[in-house]
Amino acid sequence: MDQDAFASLNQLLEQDVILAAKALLGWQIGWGEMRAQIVEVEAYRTPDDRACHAHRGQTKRNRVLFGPPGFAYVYFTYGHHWMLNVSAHEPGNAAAVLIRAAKPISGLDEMRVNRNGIRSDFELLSGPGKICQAFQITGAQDGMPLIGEDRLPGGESLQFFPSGHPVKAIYETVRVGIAQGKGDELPWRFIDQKEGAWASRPRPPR
DNA sequence: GTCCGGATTACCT
DNA sequence: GGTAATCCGGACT
Repeated sequence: MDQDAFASLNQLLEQDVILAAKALLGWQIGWGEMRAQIVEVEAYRTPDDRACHAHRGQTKRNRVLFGPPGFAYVYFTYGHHWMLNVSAHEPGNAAAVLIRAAKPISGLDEMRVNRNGIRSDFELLSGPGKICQAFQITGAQDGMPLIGEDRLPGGESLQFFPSGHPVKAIYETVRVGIAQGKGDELPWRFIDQKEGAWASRPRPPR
């Protein structure tokens, strides 16, 4: 059953990053005791999206995006924060799905410690930088398999799990933090409507 | 070698 | 709601 879910997600990651991003909503991200349900993602792709890190071709930083789909692309930004992406492709073109927000399921105590003891559950994972801090994701995870069969056994590394609960309604809007003229008009931010309260800002109307 | 801006967050008002 | 903090990758000289 899980194998089917992995196979169909991998197929989407190889074919259509928009559909893959939507399909990732509801999946869980796990490491050790920590589990969370993905509620918000964004799609990035070449060649028509100037905000995609692969837009100008392969570099040392973005090389994972030019490899097989389903691997972690982790990069550092704003002098503080790590961002977690899943590598993807349109046929022949590099693409990525940014994991922007998640709803904590288990291991909240560990997340809280990693997040410097922050009190509110909402603040644990309601942003891409927060997710990486909570799960202790850094450049060390760049290039690690997340979904494929070659990922490490359960708990030993960051990995994704199918939810078994399909997302019913998806809220679509423009992506966050994109400069004007660089793809800011593309409606490639996707939020699980039902779990919109766990999304990063700006949040969808309830 | 230098410069610029960024797929953000936390904290202050 | 506004903005300082902070450092790296990529572009360009």
